Amino acid sequence: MDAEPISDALVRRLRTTSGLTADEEQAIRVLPVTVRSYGANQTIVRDGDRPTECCLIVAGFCLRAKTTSTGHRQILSIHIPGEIPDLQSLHLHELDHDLVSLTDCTLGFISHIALRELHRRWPNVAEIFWRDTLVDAAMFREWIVNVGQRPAPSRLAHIIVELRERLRIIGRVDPDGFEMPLTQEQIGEAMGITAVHANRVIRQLREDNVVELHRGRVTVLNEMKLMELADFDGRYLHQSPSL
DNA sequence: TCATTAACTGAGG
DNA sequence: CCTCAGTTAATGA
Repeated sequence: MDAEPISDALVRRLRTTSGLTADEEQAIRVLPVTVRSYGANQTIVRDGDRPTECCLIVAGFCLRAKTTSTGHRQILSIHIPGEIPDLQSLHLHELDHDLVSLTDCTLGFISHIALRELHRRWPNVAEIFWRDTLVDAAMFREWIVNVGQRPAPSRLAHIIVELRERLRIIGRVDPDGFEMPLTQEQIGEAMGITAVHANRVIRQLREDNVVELHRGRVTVLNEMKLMELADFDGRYLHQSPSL
């Protein structure tokens, strides 16, 4: 636990994507955080809730999703350590989707009051968080294009590459692969297809020696093919601070 | 519980 | 006629 201080991944990410001064970094590190643990598949914040705190992922993976009246769930995004998936609740008071744990999770809750105070004292940090939510919106646009316009194998390839590029920032990609702890049912919900068809698509990528998905881990077999299939242009992630 | 696969079906190009 | 994808169902890890 103390090997992984609470705000490490967050600070690392903000430093890489936006740039932080030492003072700003310290201001983030001393935020009062309440740490809670969750099992897999637990709803952290539900559609319609009015949260009074934001949720920082310290360890584990989460997802955001909406469910139709007929019970079909669309996964909207996948979230990794160092991200604050419900930062929007600071300004949009009623949550319009669910935040669910994907794996066992350690989550740090930061009160809206403390965040507002942080923003008042450190205007540049407020701008960085604003930028962060704009990137979040850019990711949603890309997600819409993915689900709406790409063939299923490309959809999966794109999700895989995006997740990898985000995990890279927090140092969670190693030479033999990276974590992607989704069941095939969940992969289907992310791509807008059934689990059976998700299985077909996964098998096709394996048979074509593009990627291997096994027990929540991704192994890239052919980087060229993967990138071509994914139709990936990472500019939308805005991972370098603009000049 | 999750993953795998076959067989069948229909839409649509 | 071919590709994609949903449904159903059986089976394996």
